[in-house]
Amino acid sequence: MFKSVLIAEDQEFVNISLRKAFEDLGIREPGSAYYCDEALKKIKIGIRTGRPYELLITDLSFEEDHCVQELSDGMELIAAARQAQPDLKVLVFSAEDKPAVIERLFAVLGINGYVRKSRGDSQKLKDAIESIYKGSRYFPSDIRQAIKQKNAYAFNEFEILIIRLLSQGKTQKEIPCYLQENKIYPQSLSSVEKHLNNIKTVLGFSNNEQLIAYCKDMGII
Amino acid sequence: MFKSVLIAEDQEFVNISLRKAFEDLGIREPGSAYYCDEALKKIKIGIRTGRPYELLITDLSFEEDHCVQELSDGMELIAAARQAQPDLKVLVFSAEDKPAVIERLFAVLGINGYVRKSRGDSQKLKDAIESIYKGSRYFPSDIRQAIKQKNAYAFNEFEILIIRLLSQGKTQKEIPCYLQENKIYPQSLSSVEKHLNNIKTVLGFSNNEQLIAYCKDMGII
DNA sequence: CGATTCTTTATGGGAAACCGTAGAAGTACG
DNA sequence: CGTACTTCTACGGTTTCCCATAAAGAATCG
Repeated sequence: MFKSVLIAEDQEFVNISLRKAFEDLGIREPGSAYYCDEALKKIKIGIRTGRPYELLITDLSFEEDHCVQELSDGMELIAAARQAQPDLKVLVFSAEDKPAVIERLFAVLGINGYVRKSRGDSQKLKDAIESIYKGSRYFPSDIRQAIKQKNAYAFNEFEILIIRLLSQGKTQKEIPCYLQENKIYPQSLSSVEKHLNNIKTVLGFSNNEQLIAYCKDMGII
Repeated sequence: MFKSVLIAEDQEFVNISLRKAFEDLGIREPGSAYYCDEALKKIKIGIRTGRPYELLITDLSFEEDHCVQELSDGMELIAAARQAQPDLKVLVFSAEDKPAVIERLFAVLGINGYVRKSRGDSQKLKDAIESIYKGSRYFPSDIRQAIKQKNAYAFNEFEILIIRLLSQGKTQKEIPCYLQENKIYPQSLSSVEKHLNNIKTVLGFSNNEQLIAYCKDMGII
């Protein structure tokens, strides 16, 4: 079993009971951090002192407070941690349920496991740790299914960009200028229109407002 | 101090450590539920057997699973609980940070306290319970401030309705028909336009897409 | 290389949204 | 009752968006 794990979690109740759960699993004195920066620092110290952590278990959202932080959320922490220590295993423990967000964690950040905070999460966490220790990923089938069902349309980068620009207040007409300035292809208004129209047709939406609402719910933007 | 409290929380880690925290406060055997329906049932039993709960501490979001439930989230639970037992004190313990949602909890549901799951939540929870026991509300000033700062514009019911209709795919032009059918005033397209325009001017938004994104982030829709 | 297919771009007509104006209806108050 | 004020409604001109069509350019494949 893992010998040294690090917990990054700002909810005090959860942080404490996670620590206790690990001690019950025979992992003594798991590292614990309430801030992302704090967690990264501990990881770097672990590397430097020749006692690197084997597993990072982290939440995604961390509350902002008076202490200004470099890393503002779990995704940034994971990216920074992996850069510092590429072989570090990462298990995300979060209440997040947006399909697109969870999918990105596996696809882009290459996490080793995801457990949703919910009923029976303590058993799932144990299973996940075991799976990861054995070298396999832990991607619960119910979440995988939810992603498939809900994420009917596979948005590409370009589409996500124009949707994000719209949601930031750019008008459709202004978008071609932005694309030209940033040398992003395609650039024409026609293409922007066509992509938006295609998405709306496939998903059965009748206006941009509905599309924005959908993307917000799914965590796409 | 309270003699009987009920915990409604589906995250196992949190549920267990909440129970432990109450026992440390001298409240023996706090009730505990992992489903909203289960919580309501326990409240009703408490009334019937002459041993009603004094305090309900509940999360807002509950995971859906194979067990089909009548009540799907904490807000519905609170409403139902208050209907069954109007004098029940309610403390919400959630990770929710959308200003509009928290505000509604106090304004519409009349909850007695709100503690956000975050750093130092265990101390805040103790403070909240004490405040509520003494008969005053627990509405942390930092949250109150965040609501004031972020919620620059006070949306009225009519405005929220038309924003919601837009986000559900109704075109601006179709909305007057809907308003007429449901006998909601004002009904004219002009009024719909005028309200939307006013909101966007005040908030400095340039299109409906940006407005929808904002309302989603704030929890207004 | 040519043929096919897909994507990007250009264009224009029609629909919807935007915006200002003006009149009608409702409300508050002396 | 009249005046001032606000809100709602109706209308028209302008802009933006929507959508179909067609041409130009890139990718694939025999």
